[in-house]
This record gives sequence, structure tokens and C-alpha cells, in this order.
Amino acid sequence: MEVDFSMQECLLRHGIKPSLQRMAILGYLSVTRTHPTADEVYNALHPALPTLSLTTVYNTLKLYAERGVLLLLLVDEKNVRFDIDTGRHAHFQCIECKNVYDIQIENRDALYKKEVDGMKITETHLYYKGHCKACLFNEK
Amino acid sequence: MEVDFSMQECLLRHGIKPSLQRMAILGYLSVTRTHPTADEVYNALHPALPTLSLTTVYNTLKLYAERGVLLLLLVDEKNVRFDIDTGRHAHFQCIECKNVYDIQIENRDALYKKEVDGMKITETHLYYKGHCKACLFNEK
DNA sequence: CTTTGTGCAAATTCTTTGCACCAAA
DNA sequence: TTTGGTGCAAAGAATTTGCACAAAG
Repeated sequence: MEVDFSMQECLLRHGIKPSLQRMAILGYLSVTRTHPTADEVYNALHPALPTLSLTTVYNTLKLYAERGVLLLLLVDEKNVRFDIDTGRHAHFQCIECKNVYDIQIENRDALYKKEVDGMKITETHLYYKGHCKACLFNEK
Repeated sequence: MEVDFSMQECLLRHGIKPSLQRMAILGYLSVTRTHPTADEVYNALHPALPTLSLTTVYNTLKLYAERGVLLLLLVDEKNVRFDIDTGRHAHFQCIECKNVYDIQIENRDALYKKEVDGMKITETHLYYKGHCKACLFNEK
């Protein structure tokens, strides 16, 4: 993999030393838009990076979440998923194929409040569940 | 525990036979507004119902979710939580004390759509994370 | 050298499953 | 007597932890 300086800078900006493994994981998250689980990240990178361990994937994803590089997605009952896109958007998970898709939010400012009832808000999450186009089509 | 006919009716309406355990679990969920985990339900009922098993709690909560008696809450990274209030409202989880609170949603109709981008929506979830009043106060 | 990252194996936690027993229709 | 509910023990899956080695400054 070529060295991507923008990714290195991204990590340094968050106070994270850019190791080979960390760069690979960040690279994968940046390229895929599938909101992968830790296991999916591991399985995707393992062939090209045989020494990579699942532990390192977990360590790295946890570190990224703590430093605000990415967001935890709690949309799947089974696994935590990860989203490198920290911008204001919603998610949709198909209850058949389990895929997660991004969705635009219309009136963001009404949703992304700073506080409610005296509680200080640091994160806002909106997600939908249902049937995606592909699964609806296959049922016909 | 006294027999609560409204709870019996609730279960029958959803095609569920009202057993002692099921009534107790439904009763607990109706009374507590804490969005408990399966383990919390078990621990709360076990003293009064010593024969109750965690398996039955899981079985029952799963059944309730499938039949629409309650909603799964994915707001805590560790456990699934359960909400007997299936009405349109949002949630807030304090990242310090982990408590989950209900929040009113202002313009519901804008949020609770039937479909987006050709995907059929069956569930809508909005939740916030941050610091609750009590935890903010304690820090001072 | 000293610090920090990595990776294996084991442990932990949450949840589900298999199966035998029990209760109700 | 058949069906379905319960509960124990075991299994399974996701994630974390302890520790030794390796890498980087």
C-alpha cells in the first residue's frame, strides 16, 4: 500500500502514531462505505497483511472511537459497527440482508441539539430499520 | 402479585399465552421506566420469583420483541435494552452513569417516514449520548 | 534503553441452544 | 395426550485482557 499523507495527518491530528496496521485499518474504513464490523475489517485486511491480528483491529477501532476518528454504530443487535464518516447523517439497516446504508437528514439543526432537559448532548444517532431495495425486489 | 387483566389482555392481543413468568416480566417492564437489560429484569424479579431463569427472561423478551409488545433499544454498546413504551419517542443515555432516559421528539412526522430512497422503513430510532443532570452536578 | 504497539492465547460477557421435565388444554 | 413453557447446563459469539515479544524513537 502506498503511503497516504492525508491519512497520516488525520491520525497525527488525533494524537495517534501512524503504524502500518493503523494506516491499513483507516485506509480500509475510508475506502469501504459498508460500516463494517471489527471482524469484517480483519477479514478484509488479513489476506494482504497476514500478521494482522483481530486484537489489533479491536484495539485500533477502540482507539479511533475514543479519539473521535470514527463513530460507533449501534444499529445491529449482534455487532458494533464503525463509521469513518463522522458528519451528520442517518443510517438504515435492512433487516433481511443486514446491510447498512447512509441516509441524508433533512433538517439537521432541529435534530442535533446541544442539550435537552438540562442534559448535555455529545452524540446524536438516527437510524431506521426495514427492507432495502434489493431485498424488496428479490421477494417479488 | 395480583392478576392484572390489562396485562393479560395485552399478551392475548399479541397472541401470547400469559404465564406467570411472562406476566411478571411484563409487569416489571410496565412499572420501571429504566429500559432494563435482560439481566436487570432477571435480577429484579428473581428474589420474588426464585424459580425464574435467565433463559426464560431472554426467551420472553425475544418473544415480546417479535410480537411487537416492546422494542429493542440499541443505545448501549454492551447490552441490548428493552422498552415497553412503543410510542414515538427518543432516548438519551448518559455516558457516565449509563442510565437511559426518554425524550420527547418535536416534529415526529418529519422523522417517522414510511420509506426513504425506495427502502421500506419499519422502525425509527433516535437517541442521544452525553451527560445527564445528576452526573453534571456531581462533577462540580 | 525506554516506551509503545502488536499478537497470541485465555478469559469474560452476553446471548442462544439442546434437552428434559412440567403444566395446561 | 399433546402442545407448549420453563429452566438447567452447555455452547456460541463478540469483545477484552494479560503477557511476551517486537518495533520505533
